[in-house]
Amino acid sequence: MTPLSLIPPRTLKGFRDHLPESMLLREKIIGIARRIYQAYGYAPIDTPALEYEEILIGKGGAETDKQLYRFEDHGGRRVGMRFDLTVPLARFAAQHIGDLGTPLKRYQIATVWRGENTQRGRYREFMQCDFDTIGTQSIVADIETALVIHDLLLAIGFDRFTIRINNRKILTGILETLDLLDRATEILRSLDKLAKIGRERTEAEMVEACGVSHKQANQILALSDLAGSNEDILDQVEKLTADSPTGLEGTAQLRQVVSALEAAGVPNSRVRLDVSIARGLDYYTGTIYETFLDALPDIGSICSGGRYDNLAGLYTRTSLPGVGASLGLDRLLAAMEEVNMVEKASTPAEVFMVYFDAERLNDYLKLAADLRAAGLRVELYGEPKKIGQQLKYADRRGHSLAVVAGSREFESGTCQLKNLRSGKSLALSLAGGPDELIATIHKQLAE
RNA sequence: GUGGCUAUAGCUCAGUUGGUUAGAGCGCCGGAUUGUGGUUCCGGAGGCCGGGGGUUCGAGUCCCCUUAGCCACCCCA
Repeated sequence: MTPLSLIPPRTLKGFRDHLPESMLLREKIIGIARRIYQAYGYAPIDTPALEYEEILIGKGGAETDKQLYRFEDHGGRRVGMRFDLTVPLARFAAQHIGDLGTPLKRYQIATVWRGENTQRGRYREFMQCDFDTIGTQSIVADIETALVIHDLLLAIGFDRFTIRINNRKILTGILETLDLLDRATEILRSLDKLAKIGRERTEAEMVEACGVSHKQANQILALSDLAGSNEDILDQVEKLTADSPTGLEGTAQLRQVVSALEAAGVPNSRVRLDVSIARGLDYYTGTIYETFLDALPDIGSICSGGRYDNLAGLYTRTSLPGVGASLGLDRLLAAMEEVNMVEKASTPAEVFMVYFDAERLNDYLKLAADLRAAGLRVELYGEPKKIGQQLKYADRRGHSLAVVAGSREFESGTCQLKNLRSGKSLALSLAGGPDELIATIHKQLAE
């Protein structure tokens, strides 16, 4: 039965399908993130995609309320889809911190939704990989956060990247001395654009949009003029913040983080003090992190975060300070594609098994099962087609090795192991079971 | 949300001032004496020219609407 008119298959604006080739890479990165987070003792949690609307609104400004996907559910409840993982974490902490105790180290890798306009690397459905340490003021958590970012990018395969670090207290201190604290949000927003639009225009915007004087704007922007080694910058910052206890505290914290990172073996080239990064709205109160790929600074920060004084103040009277960061998986993947870090394979199975002799199906199945039992991923071709076609398929899909066996091999109790990269094949005996084959496969994969 | 650009084969794109059966490269499928892929050669399939409406004797080409993508602004928990 053919319908009169077909439904056009299509996806919503900002929502995408993920094909095997890109999905394999996604899952690989997610796996690395899990491994690194767990290596530092962060434990996984998950929260619902849907929350009560009242949980989600109010935390951000009118802008986020506009971007929130919200509707009435079948029971007449006002609900919304989570647009980040921080607000659900806040609610989660308020609800469960009594059971879990502090400090709580958790990570969450999940999809979020924002009804904002799309652009390259910006979608309406995307994935975040958050990790946070909550319930502690200790600077150790700030240091570990940076270490995790560092280890994570390294494990993914990046070599040249820069973690920019700042401390919000420095800026707060300077605004305090200039008596501009009440305009902090607007000023920060302008300051955040510095790298993008340049110093002069930033100054002009500060004067225009925030109503500060040229002199005040210059004093704020003096922070961005600092140059030299991290040590030099810290010394200069200390002078600039000399009149403010808050500013001095921030400077001291920053100094401690930077020296700890060096002691932990993070190369200096990958850590840069950047006292002009402001990171969003007035959410953060201490250390701030932004991570840029040296080859692709334009794509923006791929891993950002910071310290906050009170995560869950909207939901509980328990004060929960913390620090954390988030890897923007989709932006990262876009970057990896751009710098050609994606290896092209659309199969997860390293071993391909040619199904050549239709009479011997059971033998193929048995051999494949033996290999899988040894932890290998094996795809047996589904039809006894011509061997050339099967190898062509294996080649296109990116299998590394092919096991070739026909009546000739079965009769002599052997099989061929063909390396699809080099084209060379080895004849191996199956007389003593699959062990020799398995050992050879492992050896070839290791090369 | 505002503005600009774009939409033609699976992908990247040609397509003259509107004019007959819309092309290329790559990919895909098949073949080159039937047990060995990536190179080469030959052949083949595959297009409501994003969708809808309009102008015209005639629209892939011009106009309007719509959907989607890219860019800028905005914003970025």
